[in-house]
Amino acid sequence: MPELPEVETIKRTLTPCLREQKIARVEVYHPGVIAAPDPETFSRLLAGRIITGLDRRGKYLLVHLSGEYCLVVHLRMTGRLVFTEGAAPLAPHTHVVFSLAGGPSLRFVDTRRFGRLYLAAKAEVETLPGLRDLGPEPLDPAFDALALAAILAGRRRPIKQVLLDQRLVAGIGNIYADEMLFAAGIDPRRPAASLNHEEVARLRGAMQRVLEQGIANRGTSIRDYVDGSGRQGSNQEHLQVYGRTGRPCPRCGQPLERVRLGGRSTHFCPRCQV
DNA sequence: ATCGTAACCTGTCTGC
DNA sequence: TGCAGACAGGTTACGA
Repeated sequence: MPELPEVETIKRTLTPCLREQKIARVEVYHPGVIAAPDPETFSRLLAGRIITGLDRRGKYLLVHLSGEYCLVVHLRMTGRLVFTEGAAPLAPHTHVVFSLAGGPSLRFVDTRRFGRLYLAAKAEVETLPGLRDLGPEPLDPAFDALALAAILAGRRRPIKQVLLDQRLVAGIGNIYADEMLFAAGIDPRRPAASLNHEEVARLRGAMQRVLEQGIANRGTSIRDYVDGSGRQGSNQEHLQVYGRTGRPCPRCGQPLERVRLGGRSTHFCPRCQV
């Protein structure tokens, strides 16, 4: 679930809690969530390191560590990364606990266990499977209409599927893809290359507005998402189309529709989105 | 390059 | 009430 705005919110809420903190020890309760290296090496290499800062790349969270190491986290659907003061009991589905010097801990909780943690040397982070081929950041000032046009050029796949392809643009998931296409008034099924200049410019603006609104609202909490302090976001109260099949379009009143596109539920207004 | 599908998991909701 | 089946915000691998 966590898309760009959620991961960005987690980064912002965790940063003041984790910066300059020392990892005392690491307990792995479910080895399957550690992608690399093997869980024993993972714990051993982390112990004693200082957290120097956090970054986000697409839906990946990067925890920078002393000694030129980096903890890379992808939360996939139901993963949570929560800072906990003191010795609160472990929530169900807690798979990894990073105990910090002085008592608090960072906990990785994931019902479906799709999330993955990597420990890598800083230099090798860019070569990790998902990160290696990651597309540009949509909130980067360099991501202008021209950059988007270059990505869409020649692609016959539906525009929504292009937005969801992490190799083409980083960080967009199913919720925000539907919302930005509604904001831009573009039918999600349109071939990407069929958008004219004006539509590309509109879409680029909608992408940035929708993502920035998601961040301003501290993420969308439909089911599992909470930020680094365990708090829900409020962007679910501002969704225009996602999960609102059959309800009136907020712009024209026409009932919103749902179709399946590339295996994903897709919500849109059949009148406003052309 | 692009497509659909299955796989990875558990929880929740719907309909019978 | 019980149970089967569908569905869920993500990614990867596979065959066509």
